[in-house]
Amino acid sequence: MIRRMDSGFVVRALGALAHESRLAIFRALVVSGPPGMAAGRISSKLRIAPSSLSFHLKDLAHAGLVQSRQEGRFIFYSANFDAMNGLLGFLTENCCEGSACAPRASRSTRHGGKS
Amino acid sequence: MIRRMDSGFVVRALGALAHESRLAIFRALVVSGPPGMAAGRISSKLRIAPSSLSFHLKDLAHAGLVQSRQEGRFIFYSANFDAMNGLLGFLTENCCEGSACAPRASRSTRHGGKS
DNA sequence: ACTATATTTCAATAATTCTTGAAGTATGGA
DNA sequence: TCCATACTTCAAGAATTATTGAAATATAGT
Repeated sequence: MIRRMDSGFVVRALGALAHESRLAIFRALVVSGPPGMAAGRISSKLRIAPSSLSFHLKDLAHAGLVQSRQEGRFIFYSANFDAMNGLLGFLTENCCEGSACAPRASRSTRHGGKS
Repeated sequence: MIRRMDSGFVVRALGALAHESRLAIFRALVVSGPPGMAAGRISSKLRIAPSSLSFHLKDLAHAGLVQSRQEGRFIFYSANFDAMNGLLGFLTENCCEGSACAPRASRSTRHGGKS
């Protein structure tokens, strides 16, 4: 499911990560790998009130950065590595081509239309 | 001058980029390279009201993602590639280590299937 | 000094996001 | 069924962020 990298998705994903709690949640999910972590465990581990956590997880999920699966009474959340990879690719290509950022990669002179 | 990559900076930088106008501004500055662009030119090019633009540029500057220099009556803004590089490095290292994300070494040399 | 240009700051408002207790939904076990 | 656990949604206020006209600041040229 290769997600088209329009600026709408990028803005949403950046916004989702642009919050102390959500960045911490995402980092914890990255560390926990594909199996992910149950919501309750994230809540106790990061000391975030359940309802706040739910709010933030919903935001991350809506941005496409995390996904969930139910397992018994638990809901496991896990990082969407493809989405993060896509975001990083976009930032590298679109926000880093002018100078030292990219190691001498595409010097694309074509910037047709806004996405 | 190497900036410490604490989550405070990261959250601020992500937040600065997490807005349609600011992302567009930053992308334009990246394309314009080290010389950057005068505020008025950004304003007319992106159709952003001067006072709004000022507000957003201040946010980007405060996040360390852009810098300004005065040249006569004009104020030129330019992207801070080091900061962007640092942000990308943080994201790659801290938010992508669990699975398929970037192979670190060859990141950004080529990304198949952009928009 | 005066005028025009370039940009920022102010101020008031509008819009969005965050937080959390309480109530609601869902699952599993006795 | 009843109860406990796991998690989400609701609601309403608090906090933050965004927008923009008008006023202010700064530089350049005359």
